[in-house]
Amino acid sequence: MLQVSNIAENKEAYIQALKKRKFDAEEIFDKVLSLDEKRKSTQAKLDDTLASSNKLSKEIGLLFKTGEHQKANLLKEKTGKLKEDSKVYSEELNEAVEELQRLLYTIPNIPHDSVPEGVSDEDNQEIFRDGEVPQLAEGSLPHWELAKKYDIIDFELGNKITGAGFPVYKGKGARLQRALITWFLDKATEAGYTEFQVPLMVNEASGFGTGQLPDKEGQMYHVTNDDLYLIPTAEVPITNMFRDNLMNEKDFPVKCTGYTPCFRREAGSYGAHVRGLNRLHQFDKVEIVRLERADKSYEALDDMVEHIKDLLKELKLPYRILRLCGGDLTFTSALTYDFEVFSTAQDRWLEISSVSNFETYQANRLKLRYKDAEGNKQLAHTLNGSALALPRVLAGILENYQTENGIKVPEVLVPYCGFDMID
RNA sequence: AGAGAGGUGGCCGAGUGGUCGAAGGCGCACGCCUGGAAAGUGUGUAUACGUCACAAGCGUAUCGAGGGUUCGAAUCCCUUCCUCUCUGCCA
Repeated sequence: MLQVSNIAENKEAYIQALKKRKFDAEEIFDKVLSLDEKRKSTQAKLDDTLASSNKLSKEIGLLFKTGEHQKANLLKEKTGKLKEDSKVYSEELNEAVEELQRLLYTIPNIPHDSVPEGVSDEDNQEIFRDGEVPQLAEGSLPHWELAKKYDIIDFELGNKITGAGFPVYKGKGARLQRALITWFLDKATEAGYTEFQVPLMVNEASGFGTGQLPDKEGQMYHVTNDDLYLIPTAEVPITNMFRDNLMNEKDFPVKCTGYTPCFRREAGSYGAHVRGLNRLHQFDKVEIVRLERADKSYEALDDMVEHIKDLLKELKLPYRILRLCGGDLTFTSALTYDFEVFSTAQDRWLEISSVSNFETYQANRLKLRYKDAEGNKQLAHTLNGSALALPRVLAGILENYQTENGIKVPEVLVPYCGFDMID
């Protein structure tokens, strides 16, 4: 959520920047600013009224003490009008505040200067590419065929016990999955991230804190009986651990990691893009989350990108990094890099990580602030990234590592799996 | 799930209708004392909003959250969340 004071100060620049998202902010900014004026003036009126009322109450109290009941009763009558007024003002104030909040929720984050113009994933900028695309033998298979052939993932079984998009991993498939999770966590720990195990369901306040609510309400599974949401990513519980925190400058950087299953309704998705592991309702992911001082967050973002590059390099997967264009940027992000692994057998790129800097956008909702060296309170910057999302990494491994004799296990994972071949 | 108790400032803890944003203690910060330190001692030590220069000062709100009663609520009433104890159930 943007800060009103920032909107007031940078109105024109923000309007221009939001054009990269094809978001026309002019009108809504005007509304925000005038609502904020209304909020302030109403607050002033309310405060004045309450001040008079408080003063009278004190006088009445004193009069009762000294036994001057008649005078006291006279004053009492005067408070009636003040009470009515304050009720009216306080309702006005609440309305203004709520309306303002509602408006602010509809404005996405300001894209970073480096974010390219564009409307769709076609316009994303490739900024880096590495890794060799393997030469696969004739008749190489996509991962869903391989999964069947080697009996390591059972999609049908998932359909039976839950529904589409909830696969069952079996035998070496399950083991490989677990190996990846453990390896990712170990790598994150080595890089200085503290591991967390967090709840898989969150309350409404947490959904609002990181921006899934109200924007992506329909994308989360909602447990209506208890009004809880299944997490779409570990970002939500991990970042919300710091909600309503006033931190100290020296507490930074805060680096957290965690493995969780992620649940997404993926309403409206269909077709070839959802084949096999490409898009699931439940999948596993290791997430890295950072809280940073305002002046350090882009350095941190680069550091996270390097961390993920390192993972892919060690897994020896061919990948590229995209800088997302304005149109493809998620609502809350200022700058996002997507990592994509090339699936040789499917002949397409699969997104396996998304690393973003949210600057103060989440922190403002979370009320996550810190005291800087001068003792001034500032909003922290929040960042997160997948390191990594399992299913498509798994898909990439299965497809790129297939041989006539079976699927080779990437070297770094062999100690974690306890086998070097799926056959 | 049932019965009971309780949620107060960074922490502990007093406060059951009237200058209570809240005693006292601990912690913390700064000063004094000391050769240095400890002890001792003095002062200070919440957040948000409004006014304003994102100063001081002033005003308003906040004693889990939300409503209500009252001229006046940390204190009374209702709703709700959470914690603890006992009982029950259960991985």
